[in-house]
Amino acid sequence: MTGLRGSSTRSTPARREAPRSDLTPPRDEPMSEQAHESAPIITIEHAAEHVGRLVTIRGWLYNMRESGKLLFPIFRDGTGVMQGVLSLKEQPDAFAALKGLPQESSVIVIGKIQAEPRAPGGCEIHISGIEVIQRVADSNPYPIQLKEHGVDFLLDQRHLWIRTPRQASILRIRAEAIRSARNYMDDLGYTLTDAPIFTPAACEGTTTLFEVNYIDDQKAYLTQSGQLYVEATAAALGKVYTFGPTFRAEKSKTRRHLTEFWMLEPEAAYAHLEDMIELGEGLVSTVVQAVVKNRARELATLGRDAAKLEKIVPPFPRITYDDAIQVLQKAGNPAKWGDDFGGDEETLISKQFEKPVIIHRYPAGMKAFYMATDPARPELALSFDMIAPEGFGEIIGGGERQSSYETLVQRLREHNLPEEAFEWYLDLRRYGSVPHAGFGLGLERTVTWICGTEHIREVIPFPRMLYRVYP
RNA sequence: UGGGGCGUGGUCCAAUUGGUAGGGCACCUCACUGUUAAUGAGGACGGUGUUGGUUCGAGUCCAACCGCCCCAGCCA
Repeated sequence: MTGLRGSSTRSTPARREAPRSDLTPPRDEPMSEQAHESAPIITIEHAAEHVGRLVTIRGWLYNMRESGKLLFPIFRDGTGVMQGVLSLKEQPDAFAALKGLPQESSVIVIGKIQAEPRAPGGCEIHISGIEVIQRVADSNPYPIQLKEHGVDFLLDQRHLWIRTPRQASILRIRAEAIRSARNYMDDLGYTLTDAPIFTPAACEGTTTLFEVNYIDDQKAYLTQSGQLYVEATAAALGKVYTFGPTFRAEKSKTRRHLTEFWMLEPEAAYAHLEDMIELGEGLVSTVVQAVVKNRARELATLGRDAAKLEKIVPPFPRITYDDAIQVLQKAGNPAKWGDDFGGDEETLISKQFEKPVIIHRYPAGMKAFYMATDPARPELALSFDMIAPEGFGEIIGGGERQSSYETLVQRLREHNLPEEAFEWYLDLRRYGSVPHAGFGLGLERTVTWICGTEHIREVIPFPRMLYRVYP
């Protein structure tokens, strides 16, 4: 046993205060050590496999219902919640230890798992012993109820909010998305090459940067994309990607924006637009199917219809920017060629499909300075966006990069970007420049869509937003 | 940064045409052997974001400021 209890880190005063009567039956050594022999430690997610057996659960008191001489505590252990049952008549000592125990007190429970249709989840634990690890003070009860709360309050309590089943499920889905995305990239021969977080200048002139004081009065900026660096590592290693946090100081107050979010950015030398569209399809469908397969329980907790996600398999519908304009105009949207798409337009287009839709070949004028243009139609950029279904917005943006030194210098000037800061980047065009392409996948937007959550702030453990950096 | 909305016990809300602040939950006490955000009874807890006006009297009206939410822009 090497879990929480096994280490020597746990020696809180609360533990020593725990009266002997909390242990039922009394033991000479801490219950959990003994429990290892007779009642193996299990997690709630696997409780159904232990029906009929005496087990140990280590966790927290999530809620408790009382009915006369019966207690119905609900425990959570990080993997799920399970109801316990305890009667005064059969277990007077354990009853006394549990009765009146405040919400979120930490406990170790021994009991027999039994199938029980009346219990939420189908089985429950018949408690025979309980050890209170830390009792929440009566004078300062747990702030989060099982009733409704406002968003602002919950965000102030984010460090506790994540204990609720819904939030914990979202975070597990997020982890599954990351795991499957990285596996997919690794299996395709892409090498993870991390990009720096401190950068000397903007990757794109259009967005706002967080400025920080570097050493000796030097200024540095928090990265808003690993894009430029991954172009360098692609020329070194061929197929690469970066996965890490990015920062945007935009004053965007919408349900789709964070100031700190995570991006997965692949880049491949000798790759073209089509290659990246296919990679994006494969990546997104793989992630979605991994969540459907491995986190079905969590999706159910969220009330997310897995049937909608099961349909997310390649190929995804693709339309050109030109066609997208047609679609919008037919639907009565006043969009005209040259306009960028806002949330309304994205939603309108995405609602026509059950899968993410790829819009490619946008007008070059609205894209970043490093985008390559279509040789067949120079007014178009070799770019693409992937729009999630159901109006969840853009999850991927990318395309083919400008590989010509001369054109790139010209673009830098047009965008009023400081050439000195981009000297290293221009070197990539001086020394063995090749066609290359890549994209950025917004992790939180993708997870928001998969989870079907209203707001992006729920899909990252501690959201950083405009005007919120606490907790 | 524009447009719209909102700030009332710990929390979620209510308070007629301005009349001196109330309920649910949480918390404490009691009852109840199958509860399902248990239920029933009792108890404690605020003077309404801040400042300044109008008024006999202001959560209620006016102004400014602060904070938050939603939408737009920008983007992932």
